[in-house]
Amino acid sequence: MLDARKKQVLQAIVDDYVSTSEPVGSKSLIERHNFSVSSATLRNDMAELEKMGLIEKPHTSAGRIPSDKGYREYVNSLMRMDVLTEQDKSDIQARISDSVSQVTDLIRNAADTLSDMTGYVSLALTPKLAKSYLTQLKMMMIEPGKALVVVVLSVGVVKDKIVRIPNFLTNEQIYQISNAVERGLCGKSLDEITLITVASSVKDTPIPDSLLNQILYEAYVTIKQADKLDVYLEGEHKLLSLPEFKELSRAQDLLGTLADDGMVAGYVSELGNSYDETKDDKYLIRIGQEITLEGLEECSFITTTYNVGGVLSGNIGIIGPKRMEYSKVISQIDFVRMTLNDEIKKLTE
Amino acid sequence: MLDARKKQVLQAIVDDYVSTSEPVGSKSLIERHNFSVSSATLRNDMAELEKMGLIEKPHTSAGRIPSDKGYREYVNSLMRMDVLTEQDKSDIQARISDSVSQVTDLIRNAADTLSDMTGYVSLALTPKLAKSYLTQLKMMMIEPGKALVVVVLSVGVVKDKIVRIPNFLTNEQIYQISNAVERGLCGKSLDEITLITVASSVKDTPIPDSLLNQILYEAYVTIKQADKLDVYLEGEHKLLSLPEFKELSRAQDLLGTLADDGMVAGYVSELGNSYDETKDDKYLIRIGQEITLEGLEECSFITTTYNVGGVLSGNIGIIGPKRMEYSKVISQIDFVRMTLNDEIKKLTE
DNA sequence: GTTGGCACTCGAAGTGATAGAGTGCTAATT
DNA sequence: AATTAGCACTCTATCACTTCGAGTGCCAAC
Repeated sequence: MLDARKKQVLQAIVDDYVSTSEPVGSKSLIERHNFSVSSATLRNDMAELEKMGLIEKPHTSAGRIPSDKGYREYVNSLMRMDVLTEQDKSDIQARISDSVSQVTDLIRNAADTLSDMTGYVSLALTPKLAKSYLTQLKMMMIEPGKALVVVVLSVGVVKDKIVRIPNFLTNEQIYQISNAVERGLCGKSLDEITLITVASSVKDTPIPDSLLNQILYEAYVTIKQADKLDVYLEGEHKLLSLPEFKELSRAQDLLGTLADDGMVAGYVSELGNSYDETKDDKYLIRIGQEITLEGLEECSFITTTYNVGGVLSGNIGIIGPKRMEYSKVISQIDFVRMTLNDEIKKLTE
Repeated sequence: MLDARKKQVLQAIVDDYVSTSEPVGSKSLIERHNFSVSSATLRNDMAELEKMGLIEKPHTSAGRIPSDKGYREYVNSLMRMDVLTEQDKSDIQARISDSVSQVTDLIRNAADTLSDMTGYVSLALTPKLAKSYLTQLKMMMIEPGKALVVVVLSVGVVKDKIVRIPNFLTNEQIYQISNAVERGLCGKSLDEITLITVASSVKDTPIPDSLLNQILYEAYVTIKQADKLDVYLEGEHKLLSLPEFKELSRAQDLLGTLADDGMVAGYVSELGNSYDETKDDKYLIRIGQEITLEGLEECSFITTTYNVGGVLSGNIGIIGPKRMEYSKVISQIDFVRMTLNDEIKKLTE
């Protein structure tokens, strides 16, 4: 494995490359760090690190840059954790709790804060609601032929939709249907609710089936639309100022991919399944080629989860260059996550 | 003023520059168009057009490019309108009406379509709701201390919010308050609703003022938040492939400005006030320096309005380079606008 | 295992030289 | 008076060429 000095060398290379974005050579390594050996020795070490696939040369006569594997090694065992200043902490706190009236405001604030602090792209996914259960369902007539369906879920999420109903349904009938459906579905999780459970919830109302079909279908759709994952991406343009994207075509690929919210959301929620529960692994770090989205080969993902109402969790994180101050960013994400969790708790209980 | 040939020359210059993005010279002008005069004559004409400020030279020995004033002249009186193919029309139609369940889906679809067709950035603003009036207001208890407020406006817009209420308020009391507020405010426009009108709506209920204050305030906030303008921007990354933004710094400025949704929304809704009602001016075109947003000096705005429920109007349009196929884009926007209006009508009535 | 030394490599940056597209002006032509 | 041909001039883009410097690998010596 890596002896102590090689570790130091790799660490120094990553640190230097992160801060300068220039390939780092043996000589400048000596200059910037207090190695007690000569540059020739470092050259030997670097040759070995290269053989191990941890660093690489952009071309023959250049310095070295970390490979994906090198970053991985760095992240897993070399970096030192960063500590946020009290000032930073109170700034984050203040920004997240600024003028919120809903959980989504908090999530959005958290993502905005993260993007501004790191200078990278932040992303946030609303929680998967499949496990939340229905607490209330109200239908009310707006005008003949139109009704409003309001669905309230266990974690305080509300969804509404205006739906068409048969013209001749009366206020009273709507009220009956509404109550019946609510009684039938209350306490069921979104997972469990299907067209069949919806239909069976009204089987002993005196309203003819022919009238019910349409409205039950609409109720079902309204409930199901609550399950949609929303994704929020912020700060895409900040990536343009990074040297890795000075070639327009790279930047284009990247922003093109990020523009497809759905794709990013899908990827991140997929990722969500890889959290290793056993070692309470709070972060998921994906580096370079480990990311299977096109155009993100030069990027790293760092995501974590936040909690809503105990049972539900959403994702929040950042997308930045591989060449990232991992320790700083992680500590920022960590604090944002904690603050977000606290604030959500405050808001919902 | 401009004699006929000078008009042709200006038109040809704009057309050529739009399609090639290269300064156009007298010789290539002759080659590409059927002028019955020599290049020397065109040179004289071009010198005059330049004196009039309609075209300009990037440097001494280059061809000419249209100035903002030149584009303006072109747009106002030179360009020929484009006609969409039936294919295009039915594509647009299909995309806009694809899987919609709400007005906002339509608006979003319309903006997405516009961006994809033009290859530029599209933007859409939800209508200003200030003139819409309240048709229903329901409050319902979710659990002790928490209630759901649902506001329905005349055009079928629904807003909801979970609010805190005093713990000991009963279901029955909420119901009374809800009804009283609804009775008091129904039919009032958002403009007219203030904390005072909200408060006076409940003056003859038997519930003590001290309990009412908080919940009335929350109701008021819920109503007012319905008035927020939402802006939707799509396709920012597409601008990166345009030659005018091959210098990264320009692209950065542009995307940086566009990232501030609020700023763009503010600008567009300001613009909205300049539609000239007298000549049923359906489009608003702003070219280059006419735009007062930073970083958009090389861009043009084309916006138009769409209609919701007869009285309300929102904005939709595109942001592209000054060097834009105006006639094509305008005819696309025109058709999108018409289709959007139709579909909204279908959906809401 | 470490070090100094050296030949070698390769990209970045600078320097002319050249070609080409364009202009403005003048004098001749219609 | 408008148009045209011709010509000298200007400016950029590009290509080949050179130089410079940071970095490497390797070898012989410590």
